[in-house]
Amino acid sequence: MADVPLDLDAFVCFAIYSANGAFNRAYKPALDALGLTYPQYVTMVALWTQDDVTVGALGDRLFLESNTLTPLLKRLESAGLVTRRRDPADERQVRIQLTDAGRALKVRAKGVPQAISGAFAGADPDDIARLRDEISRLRDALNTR
Amino acid sequence: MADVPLDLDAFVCFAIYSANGAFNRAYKPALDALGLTYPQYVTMVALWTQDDVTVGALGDRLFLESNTLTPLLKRLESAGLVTRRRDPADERQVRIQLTDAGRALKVRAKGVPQAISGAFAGADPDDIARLRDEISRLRDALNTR
DNA sequence: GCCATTTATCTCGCACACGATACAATCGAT
DNA sequence: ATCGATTGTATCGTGTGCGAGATAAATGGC
Repeated sequence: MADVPLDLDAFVCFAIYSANGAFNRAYKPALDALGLTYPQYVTMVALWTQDDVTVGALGDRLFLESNTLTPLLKRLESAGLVTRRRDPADERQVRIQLTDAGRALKVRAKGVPQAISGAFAGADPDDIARLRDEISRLRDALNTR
Repeated sequence: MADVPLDLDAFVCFAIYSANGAFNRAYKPALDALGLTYPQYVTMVALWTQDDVTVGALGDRLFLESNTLTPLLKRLESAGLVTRRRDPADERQVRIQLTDAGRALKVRAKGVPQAISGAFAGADPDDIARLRDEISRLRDALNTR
């Protein structure tokens, strides 16, 4: 078997790593207009889908730990987009709820995904969906080791 | 046209974002053994491919700016893996060179990519290469807007 | 009911990542 | 030769991400 050339282009992880940075750069202008960072944006998307969730449940959805989410959620709280309240039934848990401003932001955020539509110009939507699902499966395979 | 469900699973960017975190977690044990973080590892891979490069050239390869690379390279210098020297011919530039220890690490790092081989178990290598190339093309499309 | 264990969240320290900015070296037009 | 513009790198501030450890609430065995 021939030696594998040790070049960055050969690494799936580097393709993912560098594509992640590219997505961040591409989304930045649209997110700046909303006053959100990318992790804050995906957190809001998760909350727009399902409101009134615990920090832990949100972390499961976003693949993030509480030590990352807690400060992020405090910033969203400072921005007036969410509230953080201890669950009276189980005071260990903190429940995250959207404020009116947080719900209202969903409308203004509607155009954010189109910020990168240029990169998909001319591509078959089914191909994009397939690519997305393959990456998600790879992620799940890595996470369940 | 039907409303697109605003769910994280629908976003290619989130698939990439969460897969990136999964790769980091999967590589961490192997990289801890080398005393490297993931960005430090890809920097070393780039240097193993081509040594004696400027900070800017390295950044082009890694899609990183000098404000990220400079402190990272200083840490690699502190670890004794690289040297940073002003180019006498153009003192604006800093040339990065591997030390003997930096070159020697390449051998110990040989097994790192296999740290995640389990996630690819049973997959066609050609399919993996195709996936990698599609992600790279997507990155390039996003970066050239 | 009591106490060890578990669970959910938080705090802290370190390392990215990047925008904004600073600075010195170089280049270029005159 | 000079000086304004450009280039290459570094510094600073903000916001992730996560490991390690702290804390408080809930649970379970007895």
